Amino acid sequence: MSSSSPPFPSDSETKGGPSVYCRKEKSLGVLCSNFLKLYNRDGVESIGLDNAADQLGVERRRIYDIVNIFESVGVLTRKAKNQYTWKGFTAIPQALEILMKGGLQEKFNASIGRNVVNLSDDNECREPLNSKADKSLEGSEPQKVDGRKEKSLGLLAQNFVKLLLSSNELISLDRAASLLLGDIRDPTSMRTKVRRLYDIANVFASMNLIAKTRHPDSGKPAFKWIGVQGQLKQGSSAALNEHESKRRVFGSDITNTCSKRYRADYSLDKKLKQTESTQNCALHQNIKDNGKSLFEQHQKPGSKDFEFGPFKPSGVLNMRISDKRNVEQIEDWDNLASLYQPRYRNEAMNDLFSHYAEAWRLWYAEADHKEKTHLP
DNA sequence: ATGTCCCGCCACTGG
DNA sequence: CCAGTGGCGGGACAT
Repeated sequence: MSSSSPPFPSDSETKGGPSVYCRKEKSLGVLCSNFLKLYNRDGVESIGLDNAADQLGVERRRIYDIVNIFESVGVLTRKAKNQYTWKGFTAIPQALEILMKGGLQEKFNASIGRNVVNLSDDNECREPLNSKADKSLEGSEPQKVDGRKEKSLGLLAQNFVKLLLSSNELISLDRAASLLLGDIRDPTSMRTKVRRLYDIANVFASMNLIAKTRHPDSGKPAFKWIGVQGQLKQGSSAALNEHESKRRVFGSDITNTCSKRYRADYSLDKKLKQTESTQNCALHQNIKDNGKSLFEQHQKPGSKDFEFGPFKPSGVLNMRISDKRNVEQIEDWDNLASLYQPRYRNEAMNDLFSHYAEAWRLWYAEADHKEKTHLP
């Protein structure tokens, strides 16, 4: 098979030593960035998995990981076998809205045939896979057998997002894992779940949807939702990167069609890092503009380590926060929240959601208020 | 030692 | 049966 080729070719970064295997270079996060560079641009609408794997020089299996996670937030939608449609970051807000609505009523039934909440909106979109979807597991059947779908990366990613969106504080992967696991205290399950969360967190982080920090107290790594602002700001992160490293279309590898190339040279990485930080600065600035300081009030006094503006539930992204419509929206969400009692398997999840739904509502309302009084 | 998480085996699935 | 998918966890790298 083709897999006979070396996992990591020769060296090219610093022709000094024998191919230094760097785990980082192989991370899902990097792959995600590369994927974005490759497809997150004008003119791209269809993505073939084979092509992707080939272009990115990774195993097909990895593409599935990326694609599933992307799909979980609407950046991609599956068109057909081997074929995905690129939606871009602009599709995220709406996807999140749908996600959160579904999140409140929660879970299996509501959705389609695929393992994740159907994010394809009614917005003129064609949704082929939606049709024959609801064959089974409708009603209250939590879908017993094996629960393969229940464990899919995509669903997990969505639930992780819900957690982050519903919470205004840092969440460690351990905590997320146990929350998402429910009663299952099995350490093995925990380990596995956490592994998956690492995967997800890495790509979300690389998409700038979430950020990793340290928990003020425990000092343990934890994640926080940053929001979509950063992406929408100028189209997308990749677009931003491109801004700086325009002349060379991302490395000498991506563009060349040699099927089995793994090189991810450092110069390239450097460039990426560089643009990344630039991007983060912009993001920060942007967030500060929008979020003002109100977020700080919701942070522990000691957590100056990190301050992000409040995320704005989807719709808001497209309209001024001070827009009248927002209020309606808030009420709408409120209704949703009370209408659909969160029905998570485990109480922890249940409680958490009730709690956060409320917190969120307040926060949101306050943000709206603050914004008004702040703006001239 | 503990935290991350890459890698690819192999069970499922849809056709 | 086959090709496409993708759960899962061993164990290699990072800290």
